[in-house]
Amino acid sequence: MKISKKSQYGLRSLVYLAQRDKEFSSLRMVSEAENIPFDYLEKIFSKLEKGGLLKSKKGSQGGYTLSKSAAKIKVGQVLRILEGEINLVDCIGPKKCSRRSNCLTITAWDKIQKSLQKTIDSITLKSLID
Amino acid sequence: MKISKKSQYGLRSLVYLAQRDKEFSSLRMVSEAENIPFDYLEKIFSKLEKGGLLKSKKGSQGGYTLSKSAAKIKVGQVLRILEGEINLVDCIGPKKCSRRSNCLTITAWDKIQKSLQKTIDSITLKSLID
DNA sequence: TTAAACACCGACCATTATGGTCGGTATTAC
DNA sequence: GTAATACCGACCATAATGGTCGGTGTTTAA
Repeated sequence: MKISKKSQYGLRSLVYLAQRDKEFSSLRMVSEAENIPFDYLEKIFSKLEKGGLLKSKKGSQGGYTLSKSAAKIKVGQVLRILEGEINLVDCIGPKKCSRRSNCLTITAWDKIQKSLQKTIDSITLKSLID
Repeated sequence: MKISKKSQYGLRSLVYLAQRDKEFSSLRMVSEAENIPFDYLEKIFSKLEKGGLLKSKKGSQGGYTLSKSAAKIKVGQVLRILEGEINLVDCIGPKKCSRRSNCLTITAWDKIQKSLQKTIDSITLKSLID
């Protein structure tokens, strides 16, 4: 029931980039500005890029920038990319649970899960920098 | 971003007890009925008792039962007892964060946290067994 | 009064996830 | 050609999780 440092670092970085609009920032810059371990940030950005939120430019003067407007990026996407598909509980989602049919707790987890999804998808990067 | 097995086991057990109203069920019974490792369940019940949700009776024919009506027990309480105070992110809550003043992500975590709290406190044990 | 059924407790342990580091390669601008 | 960068896989220490074990004290019922 925690949000990992990975996600915290990730969101912080994205906010940083959102504030710099479409200009490219190097890992080094973000890492120093946001005080995030360089090597770790690299892994995070790699995920975010594969997830479609970042665009990169290689070589000297290269770096990263948002792949789309901050208004179109939702915290939910960030979390899903970094944490993986969010299933608060195994019985929800792909993994079936044998007791599922007569398990009364699923109702609860399901409500919580749905509410959480709704919340995280209601927050855009843009709303954070305003 | 997961709900621990501890909490899942905990809630399942509480629902089980809620269905048996005020009668005492032994660890053995709950453990077998709900298919939860006996020794582990013991630790969970111990926490729930200290947390004020369970009442116990020692000795033969002893066991556990809810300490108050199922309508008064909320999923939020269960989670807080088993997971500890829920702070999605360290910067919220007691631990101060040096960059807090100029960190734009706190807004997001705070919203998510508040929404989560609200949701889990809106679900009672009773609502689950109906 | 004894034995069984139970709650209660602290210590231990294996596995996994997390957060982080390292060494090296490929690419680009100057 | 050199410096600055992205990119990648392997490695690793620490902590959290889920679970087990051995033993103690209490109560009931035979």
